[in-house]
Amino acid sequence: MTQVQTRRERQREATYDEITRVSRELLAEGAELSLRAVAGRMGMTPPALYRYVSSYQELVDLVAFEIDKAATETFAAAADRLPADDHAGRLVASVTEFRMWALGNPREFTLAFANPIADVRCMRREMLTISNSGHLMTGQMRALWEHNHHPIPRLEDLPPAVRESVTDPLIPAKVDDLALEDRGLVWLFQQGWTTLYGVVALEVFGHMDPRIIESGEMFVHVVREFAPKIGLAEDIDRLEAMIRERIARR
Amino acid sequence: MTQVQTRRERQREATYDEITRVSRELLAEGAELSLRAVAGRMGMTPPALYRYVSSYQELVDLVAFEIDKAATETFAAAADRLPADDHAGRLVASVTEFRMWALGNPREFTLAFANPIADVRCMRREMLTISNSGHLMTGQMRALWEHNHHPIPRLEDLPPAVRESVTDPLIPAKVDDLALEDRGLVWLFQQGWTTLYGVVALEVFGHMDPRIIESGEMFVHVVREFAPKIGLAEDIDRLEAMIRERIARR
DNA sequence: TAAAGTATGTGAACGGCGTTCACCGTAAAC
DNA sequence: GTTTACGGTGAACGCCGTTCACATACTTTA
Repeated sequence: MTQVQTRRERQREATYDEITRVSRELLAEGAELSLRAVAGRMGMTPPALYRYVSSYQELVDLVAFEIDKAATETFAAAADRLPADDHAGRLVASVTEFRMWALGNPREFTLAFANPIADVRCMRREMLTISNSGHLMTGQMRALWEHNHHPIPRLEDLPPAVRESVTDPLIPAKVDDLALEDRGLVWLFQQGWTTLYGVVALEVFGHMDPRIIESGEMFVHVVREFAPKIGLAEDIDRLEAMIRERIARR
Repeated sequence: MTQVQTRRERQREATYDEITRVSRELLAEGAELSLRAVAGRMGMTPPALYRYVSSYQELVDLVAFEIDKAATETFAAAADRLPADDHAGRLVASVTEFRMWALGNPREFTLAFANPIADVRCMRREMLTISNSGHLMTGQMRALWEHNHHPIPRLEDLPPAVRESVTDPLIPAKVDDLALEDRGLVWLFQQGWTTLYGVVALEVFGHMDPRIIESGEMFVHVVREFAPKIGLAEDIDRLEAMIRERIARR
């Protein structure tokens, strides 16, 4: 079943890999992401790239997806430095790593997480649905809940739109095998993602006092505020220490 | 004291006004903001614009500032539809208007509120410091506090970086005449702005379940969660009704 | 094995972009 | 009334995304 790939298909996939690799190189070097620059570095002429992407926007989407994927690996690695049963620590480690990554790679963050989705009907939506970072964090929040069974909102108490959203999710979440009555957890995740996103985006864009960005106090505050909602009230001081240690490492 | 302006200075300011006016026209029409387009619509050649802005980025900054200013007027107008002594209502009205404006004008929102500030040493920082929307909302939060005197964090309890930030603010806040021991209010404002920004940015960029965006449930949730911190626990149901009424008007 | 077909790349071109520079009239300043 | 500085032009440069006709090399099929 492995070698159904023809030679051409393999070559094509290799080219796609090179496209995303080169694109990320350019971004990392502080250069602009452009079709011409990517083609040039690949030893191609610009029109050749159109055999792989149908427009510049599609290149951006492709790269954004790969950035999310690659970044998620570092988020996961941060968690894996902790014991497998320290679910709270693992979640906090990933979330903190997300913040540090975003601050250290603002262009990549903007591309993958602050790119307006023009039309709801484009492939972006589908890609979002299988977002890697989303899967990682929902998974970690779920693992934590299955361990400590903190209270979650009941489905009946949720507003109709929210209930629909959690029973039939479109946004990244690996919850197909999560019992329907436990879907309140997804609402909790969405809340957490919203606050996390707020502080990180504000920091990345610099629309916040530089001294607060530098110290990470708003990030710490946001995590502390959210912790009780997922049953981490007791553990919070240890978790804060973890966060501060990571921030100090810059 | 009024007519110290020479003829040339008046002409120059009129040109600046036309630049921002035309720029906002272009944005409103869904066109791209570009030096050439602005110049063209003004009946100028592109190089002429360089007598007024030294680069494209500076044009963007200029327009971003004007957008903030114009949008703030609509936020203020929403508040002014309520009695002068309904400080809670006025704040919520402005905040809700901000959310609706952002969703209705995503390009303008992105320009003014999601534009990365490259160098800390450019004029962007100063412009941010006098941000109109920031002034409006800090003013409203302060008026509310002076009326209900909800608890605020004590200066001694704040982390050092936060204490510095609130005693010597760089980010938009009209607090020069706010007693030093009451500056904990500024930290509260920063918290509120962070959560507000998170939900709105996430909605504007579409990185959230469309049904939740449409219904505004996450926005309502965020406001409800924040309300108790500024002494609005009792008033919250009325405020939520206000929000929902505004959302329903689309 | 030869022909047909398809996937992949090229070169030239178009229009648009930000930006620079030499140049020029005209309005203000002395 | 001369000088000076301001505001504007036209041409050009080097980027950009995108298109199209064309060539080449690989696969598939007869």
